[in-house]
Amino acid sequence: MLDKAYDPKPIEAKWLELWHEARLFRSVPSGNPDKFTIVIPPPNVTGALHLGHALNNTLQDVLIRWYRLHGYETCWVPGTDHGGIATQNVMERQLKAEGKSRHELGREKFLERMQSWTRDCKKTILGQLRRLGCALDWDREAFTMDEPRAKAVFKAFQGYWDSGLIERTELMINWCVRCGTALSDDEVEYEERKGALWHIHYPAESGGKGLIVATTRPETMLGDTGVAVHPSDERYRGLIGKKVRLPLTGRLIPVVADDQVDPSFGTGAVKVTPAHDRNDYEIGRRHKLPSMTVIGRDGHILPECGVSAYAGLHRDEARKRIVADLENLGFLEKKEDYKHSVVVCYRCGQTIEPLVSMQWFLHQERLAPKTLEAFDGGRFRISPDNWAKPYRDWLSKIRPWVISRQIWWGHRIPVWYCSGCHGSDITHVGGEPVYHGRARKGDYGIVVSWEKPSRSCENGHSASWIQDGDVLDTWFSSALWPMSVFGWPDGGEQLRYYYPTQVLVTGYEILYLWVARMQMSGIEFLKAPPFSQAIIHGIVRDKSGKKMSKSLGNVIDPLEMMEKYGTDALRFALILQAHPGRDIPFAEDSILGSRNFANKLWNSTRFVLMNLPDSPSSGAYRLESLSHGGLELADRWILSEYQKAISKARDRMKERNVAAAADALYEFLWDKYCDWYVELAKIRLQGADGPSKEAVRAILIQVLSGMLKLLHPFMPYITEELFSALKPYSEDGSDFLYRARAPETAFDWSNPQAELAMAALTEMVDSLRSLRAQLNIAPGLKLRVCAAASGDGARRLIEDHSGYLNFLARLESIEFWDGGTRPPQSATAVSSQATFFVPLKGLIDFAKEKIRLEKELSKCQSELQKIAAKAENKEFLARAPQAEIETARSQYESAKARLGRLKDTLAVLAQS
RNA sequence: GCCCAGUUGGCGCAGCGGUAGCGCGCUCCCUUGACAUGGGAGAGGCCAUAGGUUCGAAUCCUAUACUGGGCACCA
Repeated sequence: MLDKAYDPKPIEAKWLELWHEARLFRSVPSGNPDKFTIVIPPPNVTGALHLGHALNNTLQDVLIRWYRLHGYETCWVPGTDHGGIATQNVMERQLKAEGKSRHELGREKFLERMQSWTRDCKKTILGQLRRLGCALDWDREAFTMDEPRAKAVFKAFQGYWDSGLIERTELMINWCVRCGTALSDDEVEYEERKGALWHIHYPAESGGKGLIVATTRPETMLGDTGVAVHPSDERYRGLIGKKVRLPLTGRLIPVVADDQVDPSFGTGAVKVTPAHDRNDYEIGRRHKLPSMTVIGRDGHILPECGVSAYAGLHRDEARKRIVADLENLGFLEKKEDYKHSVVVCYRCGQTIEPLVSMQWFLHQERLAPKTLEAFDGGRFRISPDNWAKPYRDWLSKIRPWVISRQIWWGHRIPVWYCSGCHGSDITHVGGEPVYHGRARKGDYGIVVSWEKPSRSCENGHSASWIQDGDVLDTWFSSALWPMSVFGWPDGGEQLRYYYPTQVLVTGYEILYLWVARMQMSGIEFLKAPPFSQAIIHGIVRDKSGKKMSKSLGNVIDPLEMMEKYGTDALRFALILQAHPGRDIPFAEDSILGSRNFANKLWNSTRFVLMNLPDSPSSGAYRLESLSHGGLELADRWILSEYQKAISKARDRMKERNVAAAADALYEFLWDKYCDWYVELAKIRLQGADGPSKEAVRAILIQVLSGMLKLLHPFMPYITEELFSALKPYSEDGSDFLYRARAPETAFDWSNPQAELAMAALTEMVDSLRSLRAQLNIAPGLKLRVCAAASGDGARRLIEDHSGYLNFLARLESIEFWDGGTRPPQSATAVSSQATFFVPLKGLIDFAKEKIRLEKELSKCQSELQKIAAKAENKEFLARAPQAEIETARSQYESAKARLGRLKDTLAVLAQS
């Protein structure tokens, strides 16, 4: 027998072990044409999983298990991502705590430490995924930096190189001075910050007035190579083409006219620093201004800046000094407060330094059109579709992607330079040769190779190859994930069977960074989008909508929640709130609700088991063996509701509304099955053995086990446990629910009449219960009541189901009151189809009863008013659809009848 | 600045053309042979504002105001 309350811990541990032993989630290419494959968004190996991961993976698990239940060959591929900068940052923080730096350690030692960290971290993450119940095919575990994935990266790089889509060249990029690397446009964020606008006087060459520029970054003036004004700006017309003198350095720089300048902003004159600002870079190009780099990669002023006093200063320090010097020398006209957005690194939050830099670029602007075409052609969809437009826009104005990173943790760029050919472009940094030049397909002395080339170069230099020192952006390997996990670039059965996959589940924050990149890679190399649908979910936030972060102290640890409330409760709580297109404000309370639901499931199964014979006769409880004729109202009603709930859940799942699907099951189980059917079943279960008792048992078992199957994707552990207890009585002998068949709905149980009849009866019960509560009638006291039905149908309904009413409303008996005077000294429960008189001689406070009825009367009146406004409206009757009119009419009639009876009752009460 | 969401009882959210729903919280009653992680009964909302379409609007349209997000710009 089951315990009184559900205790998740031992049960989760048990099934975890059994699933694992059975290698339950293993998938092999089969003949099944219905495939459902998902590749996991590989978590970065930066630490433990957070609540966002719990949501992401629960959603995937629900889908996988759901499709498996419905007969699909499912495959869910687990894995982790090396995580590039993010992971390297974690390690650097560790080293810093030990008082070391990666440079002291050296590349090789550093990478060894990274490897060992990665091993531990993978173990943690995969263990957490397992604990979460994820039906991942553990035999397929992949890592973005393991050998097969490295091969894929090489192959992709080579492919792009051969098509001329990859080159090493000098362009403006985002440079993070903290992380010491270039970043793509998608790896930076904008942040509103309070700053200042400094107005600086640039005198004319002749020593005349010149002009005043406004800037937020005075320190970059050392690299100014021009000043731009709007061509039609009257104030500066005379200066265009002339030169002004740059304060502090004394350099002469030209004034140019450019449309990009907004004459109404600041002073209408812009200093142009092509090397340190994206716009200035464009202006500089248009006017052939030289580019002068004055801030180095470490964020310090370079000696080449022209003023030795500033050389070596950090950019922030330099700003202070320069502003002070300008002020002292009288060049600073004014400083105003100014709020503007600054570009920051998405990994460390430091202000980005735009730099012109020699980097590797992938010309994804040439890949995007085909991807866009696939999207517009419907070969790939995004759900919910409000992300479709931003996705399109991103693809439409895509720029070259900087793929090189100046870090150590990642796939080393597989390009080799011949030091014989390129000696002049090679310097030694920290004892290692580093290439500084450009590179593209067809250049001599440059090859793409998996290993160090053994042959000599075109010019006959032998064995003098050096490898590029940079590594690839972590997203470069992530972009290949749906291909590489199935063995690409080797073709093979796996790739043929599983590629393309069906869905990808991820958060919107990596839609461009990752989803779009995968689409581009898949279409480029395998001519097919890697998945036909991306399901985008929201971010898990705290209850007030704030992002969870360690610094805010509002983080909820999934593991802790699983310990405290059980894994199923956590999963269900997340799912119930994962409404498509919305973020999830999450509070611990919500897990409590789901924990309670798990307990409800547990106890309803416990109840059913308590009412079954000890030794089941096999197959005795098949639903199919029940005929409509042998069932009573409650049976026909619950089967009808059951069928409705199933089809609703299935529809919602098709729409990818997992929350609504879960809600439909929750509502059915609790509000229909437990609250009404189980209660009514007690009548027969407490009675004598016989066919009727067997029928109610069959329905209790079958409906419950069907629910356990359908809930299994959401709450895998508890359902597995309960199903196994119920299995001896069930027709489905599957060893695990993962292998079970979905509940059949071949037989049509839909029964609107039963639903109507039950609705009438429950309304009667409600009215009686309400009366009892309000008159403080002791719960244990059984009442003898008189009933006046509104018609023959209603009377028959009450007669036939007096057992239901007696049991649910705690009645001793029901007698019919056929006209004549009212039963004396009685309270009255009025519902649409009946009035119940509850004679309680001496027990009723008539004043109280009058108040109660008056209140009900006024409620009923306002209800009637609303319906009457509709049902009596000529326009409505003339134009509304017939079915609508029918409904309104019957609603009107029943409200009117009820009102009439309430009035009669009050009138009688007034006399007594 | 452009675009997209959101604005529904104390809190968090569903509903998205036909008498306002759920969970939590709150009030009262109940340890009745599944479950107090429970049962029963209640209180609480003119569905942001203003117009419009419609027989009928929380639901569709158009503005406005907040809130959040995406994109661009901010010298």
